[in-house]
Amino acid sequence: MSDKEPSKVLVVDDDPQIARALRINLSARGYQVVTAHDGTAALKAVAETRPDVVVLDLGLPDLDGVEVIEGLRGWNKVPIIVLSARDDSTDKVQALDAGADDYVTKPFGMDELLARLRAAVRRSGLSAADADAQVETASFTIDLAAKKVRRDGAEVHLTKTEWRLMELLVRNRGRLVTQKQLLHEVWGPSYDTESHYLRVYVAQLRRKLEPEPSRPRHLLTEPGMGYRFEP
Amino acid sequence: MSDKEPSKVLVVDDDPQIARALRINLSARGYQVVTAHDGTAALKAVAETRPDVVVLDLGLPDLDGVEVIEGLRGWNKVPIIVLSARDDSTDKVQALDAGADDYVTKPFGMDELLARLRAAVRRSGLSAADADAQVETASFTIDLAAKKVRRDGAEVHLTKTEWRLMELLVRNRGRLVTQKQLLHEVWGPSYDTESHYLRVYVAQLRRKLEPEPSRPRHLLTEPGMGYRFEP
DNA sequence: ACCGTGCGTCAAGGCGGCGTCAACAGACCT
DNA sequence: AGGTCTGTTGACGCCGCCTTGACGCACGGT
Repeated sequence: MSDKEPSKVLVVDDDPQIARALRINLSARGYQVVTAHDGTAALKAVAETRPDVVVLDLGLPDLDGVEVIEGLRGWNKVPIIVLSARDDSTDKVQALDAGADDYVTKPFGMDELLARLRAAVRRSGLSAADADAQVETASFTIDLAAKKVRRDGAEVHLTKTEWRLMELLVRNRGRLVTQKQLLHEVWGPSYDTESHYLRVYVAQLRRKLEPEPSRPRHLLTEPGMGYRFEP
Repeated sequence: MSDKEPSKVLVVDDDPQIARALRINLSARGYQVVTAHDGTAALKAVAETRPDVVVLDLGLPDLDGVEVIEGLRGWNKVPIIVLSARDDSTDKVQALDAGADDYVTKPFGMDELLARLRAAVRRSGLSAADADAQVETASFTIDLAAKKVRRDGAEVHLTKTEWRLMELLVRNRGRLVTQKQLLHEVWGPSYDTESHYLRVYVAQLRRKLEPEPSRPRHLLTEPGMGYRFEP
């Protein structure tokens, strides 16, 4: 996965008590917290800080809750979790139909709110998190998601075993990967000593990808230990 | 937008009273309703009918609710709204962390449930319906929204299974899609190894769409791994 | 110098996966 | 009931990939 960074939460609440409680609890769970105390500040804060999720208390001093939601949804699709003291059904329906993702009534359990937060982040995360894996070298590029390798614009075909080996090396780029580890992951636990396989397949990869296969610049041998991929 | 068709809802509840009430209310709102009365039937029903959203009552006779959620999340990302009589915080957290999208406690207002349903469908809709529902190749065009394929102006009919396979490949255009992934999404989680299906159906698609079926230019095989659609 | 070890290269099978054809059962329509 | 369409399953030939062996080479130790 790509994101080790903590999720950023925008907490919108005019009650300093609740805002403070949320900040403490969320920070303790590793979230990065930004706060806003009214609707206009909330809209501004979203534009500026780009949070991963918004916790929005209804009953703000300046704007109606639904207005805030609509103001956000006009241009942004960040998940919104609404907090409200009112358990009225119409309020919920209005907020949800305006574009809120969830609606929690006060008093609420912090555990529950955190779980709903995780759910919201998880949902929005998996759609966006795909686009990472693209590794480049001087002579070829590797797309881990598409399982494609291009060299001088033309696509190079790798077989299943070639790809498994290549992927393992690329995912550990810059680091040495031992023979045992490579054999283990590509061929299985019972091939730990068949280092001949490695020689054959590394040679094939070099022949397909290195500009000068006999003088490898990216798929390097560490004699007696293993192999290393250098971007 | 894409969906004029009604959303399909799978209602999972062992209490015939509630199941009936939900069916009536949802049908009245224009939803297409499918029901299952226990967990195993629910898992099967998802694989077969491909609902747009699942309403899952906890406390089923055969499986624990969390088991059902995990069984689904293993291979499918359809939104799940949990219904439960228990207002316990730990239950909510467990269900949400297992992969549920929302949690509603009984007794619930039908208006609220409907609003939460709309919210769930809306969310999953915008990530899936990524605007460009029209994909072209040199020899045929695919309209994902209209579920139609045209070749040389004339429309080509695809069967249900053919279409599911094609759609999955097209939505991942350019990327390699694993055999397991294809079998999972098209035939269901228990067909992991039936790669023969893939060969038969890919062959049919090629026969219908490729100018030279024995020399495919768009539906490409990656031996040992899977298939890839290249526009 | 000699030998051993580890690495790189090449080529020759064996076999598993793939494509294809075809038969069959069940669903659906008329 | 009859017919068509679809999904499932089996048989079979073929190609390509994995495996395996042989050999040359570089390096270091004795």
